[in-house]
Amino acid sequence: MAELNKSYDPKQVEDRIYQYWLEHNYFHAKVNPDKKPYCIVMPPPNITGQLHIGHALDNTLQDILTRWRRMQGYEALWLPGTDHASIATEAKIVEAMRKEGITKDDLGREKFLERAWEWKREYGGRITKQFWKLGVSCDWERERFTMDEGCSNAVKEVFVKLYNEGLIYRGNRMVNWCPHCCTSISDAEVEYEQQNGHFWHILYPVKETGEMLEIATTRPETMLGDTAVAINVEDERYKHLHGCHVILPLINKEIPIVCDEHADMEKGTGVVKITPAHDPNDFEVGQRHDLPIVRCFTYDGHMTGAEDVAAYEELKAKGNLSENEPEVLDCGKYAGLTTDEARKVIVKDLTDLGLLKEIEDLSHDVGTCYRCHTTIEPMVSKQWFVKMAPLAGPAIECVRDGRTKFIPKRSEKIYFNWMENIKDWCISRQLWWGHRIPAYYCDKCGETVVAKETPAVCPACGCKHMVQDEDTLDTWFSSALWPFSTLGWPENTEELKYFYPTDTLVTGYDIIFFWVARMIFSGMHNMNDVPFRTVFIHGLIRDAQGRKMSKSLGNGVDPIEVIDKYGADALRFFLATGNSPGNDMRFSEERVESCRNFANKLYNASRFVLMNIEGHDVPLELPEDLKLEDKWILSTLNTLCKDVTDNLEKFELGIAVQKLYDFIWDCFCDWYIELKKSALYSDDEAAAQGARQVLVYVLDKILKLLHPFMPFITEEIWQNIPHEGETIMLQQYPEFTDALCFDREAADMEKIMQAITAIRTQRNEMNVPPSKKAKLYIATKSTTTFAHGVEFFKKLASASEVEIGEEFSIDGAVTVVTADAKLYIPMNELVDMEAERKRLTKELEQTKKMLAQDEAKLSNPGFMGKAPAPVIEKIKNQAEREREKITLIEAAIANLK
RNA sequence: GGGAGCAUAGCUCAGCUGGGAGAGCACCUGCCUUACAAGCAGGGGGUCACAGGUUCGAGCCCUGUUGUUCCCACCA
Repeated sequence: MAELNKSYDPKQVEDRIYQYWLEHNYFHAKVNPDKKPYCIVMPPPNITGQLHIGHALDNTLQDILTRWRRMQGYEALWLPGTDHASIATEAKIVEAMRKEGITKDDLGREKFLERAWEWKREYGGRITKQFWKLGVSCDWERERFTMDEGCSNAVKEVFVKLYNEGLIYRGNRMVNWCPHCCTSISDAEVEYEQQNGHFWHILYPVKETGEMLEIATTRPETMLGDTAVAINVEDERYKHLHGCHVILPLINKEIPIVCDEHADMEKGTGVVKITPAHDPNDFEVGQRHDLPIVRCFTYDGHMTGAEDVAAYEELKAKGNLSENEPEVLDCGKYAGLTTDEARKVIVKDLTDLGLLKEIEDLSHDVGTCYRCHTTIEPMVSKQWFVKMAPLAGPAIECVRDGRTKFIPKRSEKIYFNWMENIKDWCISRQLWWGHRIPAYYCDKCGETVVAKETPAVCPACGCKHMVQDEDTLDTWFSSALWPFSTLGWPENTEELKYFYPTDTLVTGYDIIFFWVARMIFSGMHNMNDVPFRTVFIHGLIRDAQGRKMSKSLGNGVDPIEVIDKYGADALRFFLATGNSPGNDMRFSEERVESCRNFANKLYNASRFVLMNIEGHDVPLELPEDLKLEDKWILSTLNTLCKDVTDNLEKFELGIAVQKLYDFIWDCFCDWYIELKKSALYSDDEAAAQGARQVLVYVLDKILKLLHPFMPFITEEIWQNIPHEGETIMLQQYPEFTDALCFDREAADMEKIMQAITAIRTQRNEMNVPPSKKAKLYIATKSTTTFAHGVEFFKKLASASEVEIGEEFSIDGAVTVVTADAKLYIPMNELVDMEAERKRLTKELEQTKKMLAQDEAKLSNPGFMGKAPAPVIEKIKNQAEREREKITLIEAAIANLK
């Protein structure tokens, strides 16, 4: 490595190292009673997916936690897998088929599913291979798929269980219908978008009085399904209409006027049309008044016609109508039109009849399908539902009492808000790709059987005509079981006993409803315990302008390209840096670049160490004789170990990584290595060897501390320095130790460093090039301390020679004052006495000002009485140092001639 | 309508339980000092959105205001 390039090339390292890890099976975790378990289940990416920057963030965070815990000695299992993504995948396959001119119905269910599995084989592994590039240390031997045998079995088990417990039921309810995907979707899957629309004010004639009732609607095409109009019972304007009827225009149907609280006197005219089949509120009104439910839309977004009525009649004749089954309307001239077309024609017809009073512009939120963004039609439809109230209780409880914690805590509010207002979950989908609902109906007698296996005969009538439900389950039904189905449930496996509950779930706040909430109630109900102890929520990655990344904007960042350009370590480091829990962050190529520079810095520092230990046998222990600067770096490193671990414990990965960055760059590279050069190059072999040992020791610790964040470069370097073991991955994570606390020595060393900095600043301000050396006089009480620094002043502060004493009287010298020393640099030709006096006076004044502030505090009875002792102590010390500094500066000014 | 986040250097953001404001990038000055110019040594630059309050002490806690982003609910 030492002979290699001056800059680090991730391309020559990353894939090779990943293969090395894979070949040695280091990611595999097993049930191990000698170790404490640590488990993360990976949020399974969709099989249709490509790695995007959000996955990169999510999985980087998981990998950091997993690698860290593994190094801490936990049996760390990170369990990967993929999701079949029912609706998204089916949409992609249908789209691909459309290009070939084939529809689902042309193909039939079986052939379609063959295609889908083919798709899964082709693309299912693509995204996980992309994950490899990131360096993820998950246990690929345990990779799962939501539709594999085990997961499918778990799905059936839970469905049957919930059904038998009365927590799953089937019925006609108002659902969100996507006319494009031709399926129902759950409430969580509806996304609201602001759209410009209109308020159409329509006149409905009252049969009994002949007057016109004005009704406003945003969806005039639904009027064909109206089965009443509602007024508020208190409304004085309409008291005379109680018990009257209106004639529904266009189809001249008589419908009642009902009194219902839903009619708000304050809004519009106070009269509202009631369409129970196509509006959630109206459905409720219909239930209260026992109104007929009349469907006028087909499930693919057209107006119903004679055919649809015929289908309904056939069902009716068979006696297969269930509760709340909507009647079907023949929309006559409107039949077969799309709902959009029907709207236009209906508005025109109403205008022609003089029944359209007004059109008002309006901007409102419209529900759309989260997959295809088609406007959702609320429809009454026969679906399967999970009864949520009994499940929500324990799920709320376990977060309230802290069995599961959210990081940051505020994200709990999102969870509670949703859980506490939850409605029943519509789980059936009119799709083919997914887990088919394990419900069977008898063709003869209509008996329903819910079972894991297909019943051979109908238990009611004994016939052999049992037909399975055509529908599949919501994708999230299987993901909800992920934390235990992947560990072998419903079998009571050793893995399940050992790893469940899992420890940390890492995910974005955008899927708390979809997934986190459902895993929690599923875990509580089926396992009788939480699925994970901590939910670590992160934000979204936005583009450089702060916009959400999206396909339509084309502003997405491809992590593979970033890795290609800067390396996976740089990308990971970027994602971890400045990322605080729950907050969004912006993608910034400049910052990725600076992370790449950091990797390069580490590489070069390591190259320096390697060059200097070459040909020497360097033991891994620390030398007997530790110098002042050694104690300083070791003590600082020791504190770093504590800081990093503490912050990782708190999920403050951003802070942990910042501390590492600062230590490595500032303390180790810019100071320690520079400080050690003279020892390394000196004739004193003992000193040189000591330097090598401490350098290797500190570098080794740095690599281990950094490994969870930058796994590739740290492994590569570690393999090249003196080491024991096969991989850095499995080394002990560095810990704080009392043996390496050298507070006093560290403080002494900092006095020297402060003096060096002060000299450099002064020389810089005076434009003296480093090549121009000058003698340095150090006047200080801490003569012994400063005596340790002679070589450092020569090397780092351009001193030609150094003289240390309690006091000097020097003419024509630049004077630099720190809290601990007065530093004279005789450079007569450069010294402007007046400027020196001015500068020192200014510094004197500043110091006096600071002292005054401190003294004010110390003489403030409030402060002295109430401030904590360590704070008072700190201020006292500060004041003392300021007083000393003032004395020094005053002496220096007096010294000026 | 309910709730949440954010507002700190020119830009992007850190700042953990209140105890002299930080980083990266950008800018200015000087350095090819044999690990690194993807670098080194320095420097300038901030009424911590605004107004009150609590406190010995507020970027941090409380109240309100403004701006901004988001979530949920509703919208005949």
